[in-house]
Amino acid sequence: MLDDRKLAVLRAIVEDFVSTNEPVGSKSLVDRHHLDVSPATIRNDMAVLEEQGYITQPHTSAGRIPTDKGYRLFVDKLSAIKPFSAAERRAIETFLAGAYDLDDVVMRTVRLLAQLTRQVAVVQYPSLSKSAIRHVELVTLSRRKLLLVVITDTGRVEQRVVEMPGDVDEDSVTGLRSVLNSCLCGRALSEVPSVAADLPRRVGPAQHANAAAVFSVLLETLVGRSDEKIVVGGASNLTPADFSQGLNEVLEALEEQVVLMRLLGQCDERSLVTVRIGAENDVQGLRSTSVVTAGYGSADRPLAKLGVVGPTRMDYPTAIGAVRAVARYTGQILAES
Amino acid sequence: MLDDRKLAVLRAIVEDFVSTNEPVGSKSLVDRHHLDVSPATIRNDMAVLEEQGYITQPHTSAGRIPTDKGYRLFVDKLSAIKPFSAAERRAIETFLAGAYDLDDVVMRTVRLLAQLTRQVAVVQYPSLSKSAIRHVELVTLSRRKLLLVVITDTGRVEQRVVEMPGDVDEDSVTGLRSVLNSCLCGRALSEVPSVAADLPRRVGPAQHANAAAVFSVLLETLVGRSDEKIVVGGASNLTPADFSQGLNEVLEALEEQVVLMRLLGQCDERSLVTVRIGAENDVQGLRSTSVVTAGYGSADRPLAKLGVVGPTRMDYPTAIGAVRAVARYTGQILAES
DNA sequence: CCTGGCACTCACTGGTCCCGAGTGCCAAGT
DNA sequence: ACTTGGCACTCGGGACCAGTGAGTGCCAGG
Repeated sequence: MLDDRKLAVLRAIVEDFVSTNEPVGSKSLVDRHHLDVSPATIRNDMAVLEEQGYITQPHTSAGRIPTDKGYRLFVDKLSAIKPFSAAERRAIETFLAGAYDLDDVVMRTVRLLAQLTRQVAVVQYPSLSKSAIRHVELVTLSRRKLLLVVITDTGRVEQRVVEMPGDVDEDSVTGLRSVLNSCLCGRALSEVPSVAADLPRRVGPAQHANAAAVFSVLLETLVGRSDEKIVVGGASNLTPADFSQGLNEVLEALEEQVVLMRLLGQCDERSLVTVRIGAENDVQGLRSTSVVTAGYGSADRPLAKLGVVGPTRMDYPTAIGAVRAVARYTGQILAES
Repeated sequence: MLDDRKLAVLRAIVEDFVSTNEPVGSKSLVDRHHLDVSPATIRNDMAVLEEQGYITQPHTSAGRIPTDKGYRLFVDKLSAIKPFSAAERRAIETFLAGAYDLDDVVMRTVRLLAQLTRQVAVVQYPSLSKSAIRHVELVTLSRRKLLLVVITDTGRVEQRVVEMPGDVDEDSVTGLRSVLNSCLCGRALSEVPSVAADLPRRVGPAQHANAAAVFSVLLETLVGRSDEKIVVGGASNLTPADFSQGLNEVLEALEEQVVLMRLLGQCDERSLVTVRIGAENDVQGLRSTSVVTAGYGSADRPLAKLGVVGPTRMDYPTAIGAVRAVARYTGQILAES
C-alpha cells in the first residue's frame, strides 16, 4: 500500500515536525530532505498518507502533522534507535556508579533520564514483590511499640511501627528477631505469605499474641501497598506549547502514584522498550502524551520499570535509546550491590 | 501617613485582586465593599497608595494591583489568619493520624497542604541534625560489605553500604554493633562526631580497620548531605496565568533540592509563620512567587520546616492558617511516635 | 476633606483587508 | 502509469482601524 517513497515522506514529516513543531508542507520537505522529486509528487503522496490516517492537517491550507498512527508506524518501522557514543555511555556509568544507596540510585536515574531526553522521567523503585528479604530488624521503641524494619536484597528498606498487644521485654524481642530472620532471610517476598503462616508455631505460646501482631504488620507492609513507590523528575521540561488542553492535566496525572502505576503496569516486561503513543495510553490526562518505558534489572531478574513521558511530538529515537541505556546501567548498578 | 480608610482600601484591593485576578478599579471597589464614600475619594486614596508604592497599575486607564510592598503591609497589618473550623481540624488530624511510617506522614502532609491551600506544598523531612539516634544496625551483605542502618527517634531511616577493608565474620559484626549501639543510642546527632572520636578505643585492635571504615561512613551519612530531603507536591496547582515569564522557571526551581533548602533556610524558626513575598525571595526563579513557611515539631524541639509556594497573588490568610495548622498537627504526630 | 463632573487615556474587541504558505486538481511530459 | 509544472483556491494570521468602555486625574464647588 505504501511504497518506499511514501514511507520516506512520512519519516521526513515526523522528523521535521518533531524538530520544528510546525506543520510541514511539501515544499520545505523537498528542500530539507534530499528527496529527488517535485513538491507536487510529495503532495500526492501526502494525500495518500492522509487518507490512510498517518498524517493530518490542522486546517486546510496548512502543512501536515503526524497522527498517533503515523508516529506508531514511524517508531515501529522507520526509526533506528539512536545509540550513545562511548563517551556518553561512560558518563552515564560513572554518574550512576557514584550513588551510595538505593534512594540515591533512583534519584540519579531520574535526573539522568530527564536530562538525557529533556522529558519527564519516571522511575519505579525495585518492586518489592520481586525482591528477597535480606534482613529483618526489630527495634524497641517503648514497652508496647516496636519498629519493624525489613531490608531487601535490592537495598530497599521498609519500616513500620508495630503496636504490641502486650508488653515486650528485650529477650522476647531478641527471640522474635531471630525467628524472623532464620525463617525469612533469603526468601523471595512472594514466598513470605506462605512462610509466615508457618511462623506462629515457632515461637513460645507466651509470645504468641505479640508475634502475631508483628507478622500481620509484616504482611501488610510487604504485600499491601507494595509497589507504590515511584519517583518523577524533570517536570520543568514540559513545555506549554505542546499541550493544547493545558499541561495541568498532565501534571496532575504525574502526581498520582496510582496513575503512574497503571502507566508502568502496561509496559511489557519482556520486550526491551515499550512505546505507547497518545491515545494508546488509556490513562485519562495522558492521552496527549507518549510514554517510553523499559524494565530494568538483570536479564534473569526484572526488578521494576522506568521511562519517560513527553508530548507525542517526541524525539523517539533519542528517547528510546536513552531509556534503554539507562535501564541497562541502572540494572547493572543494582545487581552489583 | 496612611489613615484608616486608605488601609481599608488597600485591604480591599488585595482581596479583590486575589479573588478575581484582575486589576481593580475605584468603582468596583465601592460596590463590592461597603465603603461609604464616592469612587472619586477612593481614587484620591489610590493615588496616594500608588505614590507610596503599595499598588501599581499595569497600564494607564486600568485598575490597580498590589505590589510586593502592598502585600507585605496586608500580611503584616491588615489580615487576620483564617482559623479552621472544628470539623476541618478533625479531618486534618485523622488524615495525618492514619499514617503508618515517617515516609507516609511526610507524604500525607504534602498532600494535605497542597489540597488545603491549592498551592504547591513543600515539606522537609525531620532534620537529621536535630534528631537523636534510636538504633544502629549492621547487616552483613557479603564478606567485605556491610549495610549500615541508622534509625532516628523521628522515625527516619538512613542506610549506606560500607566497603570493609578486611574480611569480617559474624562475631566481629555483633561486637561492632553492640559498641555502636551502646555508645550512640539516645545521642543527638549533633553529638555524634565527638562521641565517634571516642569509639575506636572501644574495639579490639583486630577490628580496628573495619571499625574505622564503619565510623567514617557513619559520619559521612549523618553529617554530610544530612538535611537534603525535601518533598514537593501539588505542582498541578500552578496556573500559567499567574506567571507571566512562564512557570517552567518555577517548576525548575522546585525540582532543585538545593534551591528548596535555601528557601526553607530563610524561614525563621522561632516565629510561627514566615511569609516571603515576591522579590523578597532571593532565590532566582521564585522572584514572582510568595512562600509561606513554618517550622514544625514540638515547641521545645523544632524538627524541620514546611510551607507552600504560590503566586504573590495568594490567599494569604488561608495559606498562613493552613501552614500553621498543618505544622502543628504534623509536629504532634511525630512527637507521639 | 469629600464629591460630582469632565476630559482624557488606552487596552480590548471586532471588522476588514491582504499576504502567503500550502493545497488539490489537471493536463502535459516521460 | 507515474511524475511534473501550472494554476486557482483556501484560510490562518498579521496589520490596520475605529468604536467602546472601564478607569483615571484634575478641578471647582460643597
